[in-house]
Amino acid sequence: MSAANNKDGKYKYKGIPLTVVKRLPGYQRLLSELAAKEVERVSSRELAAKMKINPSQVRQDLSLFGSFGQQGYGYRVSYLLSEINKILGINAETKMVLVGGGQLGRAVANYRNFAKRGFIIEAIFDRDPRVIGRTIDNRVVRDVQELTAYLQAEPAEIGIICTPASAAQEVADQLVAGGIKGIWNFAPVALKVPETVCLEHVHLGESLMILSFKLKQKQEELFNQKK
Amino acid sequence: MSAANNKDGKYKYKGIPLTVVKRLPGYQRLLSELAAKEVERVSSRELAAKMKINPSQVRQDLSLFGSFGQQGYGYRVSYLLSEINKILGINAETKMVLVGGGQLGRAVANYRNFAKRGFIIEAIFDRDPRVIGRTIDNRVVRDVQELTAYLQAEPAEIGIICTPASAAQEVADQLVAGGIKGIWNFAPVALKVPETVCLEHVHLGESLMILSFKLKQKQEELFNQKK
DNA sequence: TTGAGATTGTTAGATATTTAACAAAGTATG
DNA sequence: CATACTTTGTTAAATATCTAACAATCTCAA
Ligand SMILES: NC(=O)c1ccc[n+]([C@@H]2O[C@H](COP(=O)([O-])OP(=O)(O)OC[C@H]3O[C@@H](n4cnc5c(N)ncnc54)[C@H](O)[C@@H]3O)[C@@H](O)[C@H]2O)c1
Ligand SMILES: NC(=O)c1ccc[n+]([C@@H]2O[C@H](COP(=O)([O-])OP(=O)(O)OC[C@H]3O[C@@H](n4cnc5c(N)ncnc54)[C@H](O)[C@@H]3O)[C@@H](O)[C@H]2O)c1
Repeated sequence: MSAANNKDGKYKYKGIPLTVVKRLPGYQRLLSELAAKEVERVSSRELAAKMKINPSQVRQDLSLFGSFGQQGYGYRVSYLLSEINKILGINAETKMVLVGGGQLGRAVANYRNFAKRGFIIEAIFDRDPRVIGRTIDNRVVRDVQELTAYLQAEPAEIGIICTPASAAQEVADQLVAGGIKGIWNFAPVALKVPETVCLEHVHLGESLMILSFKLKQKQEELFNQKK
Repeated sequence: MSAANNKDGKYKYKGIPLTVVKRLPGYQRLLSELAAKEVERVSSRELAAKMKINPSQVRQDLSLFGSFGQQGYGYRVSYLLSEINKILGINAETKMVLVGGGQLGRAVANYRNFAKRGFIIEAIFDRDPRVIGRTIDNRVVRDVQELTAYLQAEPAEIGIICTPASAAQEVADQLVAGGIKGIWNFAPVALKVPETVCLEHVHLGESLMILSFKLKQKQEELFNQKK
């Protein structure tokens, strides 16, 4: 365990560069796939090839958290996977609540793979009387007015925001008041939360625009080649 | 227009670092919000504050594409927005097809904000006979067996994959065979496509794991402070 | 049991990205 | 219309990230 710490916490989470953090789930998925295929060992070279990065980077990323491999052998898949799961906080039964039982909220609530990894949606809230009382995957949708009180009685770690952007900040405030520790936000708006609360945005619209940009650039590239 | 070009195209799209590309939609959204509020002018300092980045970075990002501001004044919101829209390929009527009319596919198909920006889902495909023939937001779901033939008759630029991971590669191949130029993939799997096709992955599960990691780190941080 | 071959963890060097600094050129105000 | 102020675009310096290199050390086949 080495990890050079930096004075400003800007891009770092406790000495881990955000660029590294973003690769961790990729390693997790690859290792899960290998484990499912009952592959026993894997080298940094193989992992790197699948991630389309450099083998050095794999070794350096992992070395920030510890020494999980063996010279001349590589990494034992099951061991490395369990270590990465620990690092990511997977399989630790993380309780969540979801706010906004619309199109996207329902898709997220019905998705089984999150629960499979220990991320459980305990309750769902909405504002619309037509939605409140309906059942989504065995959970009755509650009135968002009860949100803060519910959380005080039944604490959860993560709040998922699937409301329109206009309501997102208000919902975030209620989640924070209820003692939530992290917010997973699908609304296209920058939220303000206290420093103690972690934020993760899902930018679907932005992702589509990035694809659009790449397309335009590629077109131009091909056009220029023809000349 | 300056743009220092680099020999390897690895992280670059025609000389534009991917880190910059990822910030462009953020600028777009901020400028849209300002335009909606009828704000006339904005400085790099103001934009930077909202994006939580450095003003120098804003100016440098924009300068890769041209000179859009005025000394002593800043940027005219409407002009900069229209330039960024051009850069991103927004409002150019981009045709798309969606494959997989399940939970997530329906949410995406029903979402109006994409069409509002010129990204139109022309057709929807599925494999399940119970889904085929149903209507999603005025579009009848077609049989995925017709996908490639449909595209040859009705070309589209972007294919959206909302099928399970196990079917995603097969669907991608069909989209490519139909002449699609870019793929927006929601399935948690790395797709293989020809070099001429652009790829953009949406990693919902990975995003949740990143939040989980941040939470764990923050907990440890707070714990260490108490000591 | 030995020795050739493999692969890690780590340090140092190469690249890329971000930030600072500032001349140039405009604005705005009296 | 002069002048103090603002803010851009750009160049250069500071940081951060990625890649190469290699000693240390384990594997595995003979
Ligand atoms: N559907 C998509 O594909 C998509 C894509 C990109 C972004 N998003 C974003 O995700 C969010 C949800 O999108 P959607 O398509 O599910 O919208 P939706 O309209 O289907 O659902 C929103 C739900 O939030 C509820 N709601 C509104 N105000 C609330 C409040 N104050 N408290 C609790 N519930 C409230 C509504 O009653 C509704 O049920 C939006 O912010 C949207 O911009 C969605
Ligand atoms: N729902 C979520 O919140 C969520 C979150 C993260 C990732 N994802 C991913 O998004 C994808 C879709 O998720 P979902 O929840 O909508 O699943 P879903 O099961 O509700 O929908 C999948 C749809 O794809 C169709 N399909 C299957 N094979 C097909 C094929 N070969 N051609 C055309 N259609 C086919 C199915 O009939 C079904 O209608 C999955 O890969 C999932 O892992 C979803």
